[in-house]
Amino acid sequence: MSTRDDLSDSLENYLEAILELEETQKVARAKEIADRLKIQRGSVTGGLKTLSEKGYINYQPYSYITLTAKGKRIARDIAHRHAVIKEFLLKVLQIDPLTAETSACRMEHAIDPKSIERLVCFIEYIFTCPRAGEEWIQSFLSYCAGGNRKQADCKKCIDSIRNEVAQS
Amino acid sequence: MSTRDDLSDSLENYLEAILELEETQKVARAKEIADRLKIQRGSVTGGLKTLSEKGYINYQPYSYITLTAKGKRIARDIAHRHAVIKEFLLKVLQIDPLTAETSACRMEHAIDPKSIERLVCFIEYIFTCPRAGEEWIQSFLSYCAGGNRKQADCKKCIDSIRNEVAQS
DNA sequence: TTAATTTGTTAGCTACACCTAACTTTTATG
DNA sequence: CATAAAAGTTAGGTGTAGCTAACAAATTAA
Repeated sequence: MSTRDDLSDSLENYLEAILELEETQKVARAKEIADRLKIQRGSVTGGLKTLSEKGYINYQPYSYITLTAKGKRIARDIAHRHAVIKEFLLKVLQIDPLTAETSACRMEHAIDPKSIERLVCFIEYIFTCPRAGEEWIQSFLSYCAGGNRKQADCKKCIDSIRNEVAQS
Repeated sequence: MSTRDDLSDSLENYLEAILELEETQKVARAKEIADRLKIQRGSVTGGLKTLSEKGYINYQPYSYITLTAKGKRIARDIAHRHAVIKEFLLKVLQIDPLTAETSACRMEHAIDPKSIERLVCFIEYIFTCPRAGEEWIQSFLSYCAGGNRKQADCKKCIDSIRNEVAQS
C-alpha cells in the first residue's frame, strides 16, 4: 500500500538520500548514506533493514542498496516536496539558500499532499501572471524592509504592467 | 537562554497547549493537556517535569500549571508560527480548514524564524497590494483547476484593477 | 463526613533513533 | 596472495515519547 505514514521522518530521509545516491552513483552504499545524513555508519544498518522489510529498498548485508519501484515512487515524492518548499522559500520569500535548504529538509516531512500541489501551482502562477512576477516579488521585498507604499506608486506600478502586457 | 532547540516538537506542543488552556481557563491541568494532545494522562507528567526543569512552566505535583515568563514567550512564538502557517494555507493556498490545521500543527516545528517573518509579510503584502488581493487569489484557484489564461484576459484583468485604483 | 469519582503520579514496558566500540567482510595495495 | 584499509554489521547503551495498569491525592456528591 505504501501509505505516507508507515515511514518516519528518519526513514523518509534515508529514502531521499538513497535516491540521490542512486542518481549520482548508480547505487547507494551505507557509508554514503551515513555521510549525507550526518549520522554514524552503525546507525544506518537498522534503518536499512526496516526499509527492506517494508519493501522500499533491495538490501542484502554487505552489498549495495537500490530502491524498489515502490521505494523510488516514495523517494521521488519526498524529493519533490523538498524541492517545492525550497523553491518557495528561495524564489518567493527570498530566504537565503542555506536557511531555505535547512527548513525545506524539515518541512518536507510535515506538509500534506494537497498543500504541496497547491504550492507548485502557486509558484507557477506567480511567475506566469503579469500582475505578479519577478518585479512584484522585488516590490514585496521592499515592502518587507519597511517601506509601506503610497497609493500613487500603485497607479504607476499598474500602468507599467499594463504597458508591458499591451506590447507583448 | 531559551534557544529554540532545547525543546523537542513534543515539548513545544505541550507549551502551546498550556498557553491555550491558560488563555481559556486561566490555568492548565494535566488532564486537559492530555486531551488536547490526544495522549494519555500518564504520558503528560514526564513532559511537565522536563518543562519545569528547563524553566518554562511552574509545576508542583497535584497542582495546576502556569507558564513562566520565558515559557509564555516561547509558547506565544509557537502559537504565532502555527497561526501564520495556517493563515497562509487557508487564505492563500485555499486549503480546507481541517487539513490546514493538521499541517500547520506539524509545520510549526519545522519552519525557521526568518521564513515565518517573511510569510507574515507576504500574506500582508498579498492583501494590500492592488496587483494581488482577493480576486487575484480567486484567479489563482481557477488557474490551479486547470484553466490556463489567455493574454487577452490579462489585459482586461489589469485594466480592471487600474480602474479600481484610479477610483479610490 | 464519608464514599465515589475524577485527576494526577508512578512504575514498568515498547518502540524509535541515534551513539560507541568491537568485530566481520570486502576491497584495494604492496 | 597476503595483509592493511575501508566499509558494514552487531551488541549494548542513551534519551525521548509514548503506552498501560496500579495506586494516591483531590474533588464532588450523597
